[in-house]
Amino acid sequence: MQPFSFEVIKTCAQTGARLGVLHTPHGDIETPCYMPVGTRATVKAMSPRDLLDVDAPIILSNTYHLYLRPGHELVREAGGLHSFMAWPRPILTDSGGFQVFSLGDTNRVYEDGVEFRSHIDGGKHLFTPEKVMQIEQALGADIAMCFDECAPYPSDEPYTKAAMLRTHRWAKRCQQAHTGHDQALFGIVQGGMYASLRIESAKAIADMDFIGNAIGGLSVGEPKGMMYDMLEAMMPFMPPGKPRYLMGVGSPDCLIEGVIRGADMFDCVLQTRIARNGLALTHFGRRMLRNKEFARDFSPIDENCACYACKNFTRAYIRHLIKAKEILAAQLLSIHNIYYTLHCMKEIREAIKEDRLLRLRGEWAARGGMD
RNA sequence: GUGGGUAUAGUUCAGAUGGUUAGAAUGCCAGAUUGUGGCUCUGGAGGUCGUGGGUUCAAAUCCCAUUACCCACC
Repeated sequence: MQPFSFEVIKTCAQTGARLGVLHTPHGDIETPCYMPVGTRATVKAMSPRDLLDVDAPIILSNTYHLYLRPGHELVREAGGLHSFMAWPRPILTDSGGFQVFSLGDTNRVYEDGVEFRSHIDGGKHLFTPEKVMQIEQALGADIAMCFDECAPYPSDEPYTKAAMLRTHRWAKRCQQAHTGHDQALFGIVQGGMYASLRIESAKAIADMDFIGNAIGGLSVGEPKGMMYDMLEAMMPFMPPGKPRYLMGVGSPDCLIEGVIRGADMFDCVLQTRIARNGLALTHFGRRMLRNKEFARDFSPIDENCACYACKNFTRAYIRHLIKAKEILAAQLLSIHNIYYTLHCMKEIREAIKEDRLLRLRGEWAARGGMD
């Protein structure tokens, strides 16, 4: 039996949305799905027990960070990421392509790869497609991402095109260097904010026949409308029989807009990052629980939520924890934000099943949940 | 009781020789955050300079008195 397969169970009658299941060695993932981010082999402020409790189907981790610390060979010695971090469900590792460019202050791009300095100790390193494949295979996630170049926003067309073509060549090298069948490799489409490049990139990556295809280089600071335009331009060229992963997205509004345009997988640090700063996502929009208006508010974070934090604690208590800089504030808000986002995805899947995805979007907008 | 010291933002403190609108940190209030350099960044409000006199064109700053607290000695 194939360790990986993707079934499209239903295609939405009104939009480009699809309902599907992605089968992996560590379990099945219903799509569209949201994947919490655990950059350094931990979803910040959440234990695997918390993640199972909110029923996260899959989590992300990061090649760049784990390579620098503790080192991929150490993770291999530990028996791979699943064993090392005690997470039984699927894992996807990002390739580090994004981090090399967003974190490395002195990186240099060559045809062979990228030379960068560690943000931890300043040490010099070289990432090539082959090296990244070696690292990702040592980490042993279910899904590995190709090493790509994410051009910064804004970038001019000539540079964006050069980075895109380099990404295609690197994708080919990743594919050749990637061996074994217990890990799926996904290709990444680039092309910046140029529709013609997006289409060209989608076709090129599709031709390489990866198990799944990702959309990179979006949600990097551009207006949301621009991101949606890019998705609409490229989606007809993204193979319908394979999962489409929109990298780095997103907030609840971007999730439903992405699904409507045909994306199946999403990841985003927003949920856990804003949780650590006292912000909760709710059915009625974002709530800054740090604010004084909640000092004597003894209702739950979100009155319509069934998560552990909402069932047991009040806004007043969580505000107190935030003001006192207690760790539990980040824990409870992370649990809530992840639970809430996973719940949104569940609502989206139900709506696709019942052909009412556009109505769901209208309902979210009406109650303020798209803010 | 005697001698000395301190008193400036909610708090801890900066403010040479007197000179525009008295600063910082922290706290407080509010924003930001989208393939994460975890606990960050940005902005805002907040002070009759212990009190009362005096000198001076001008006093947080110099002089006198007074109050509170701290230290030493009796």
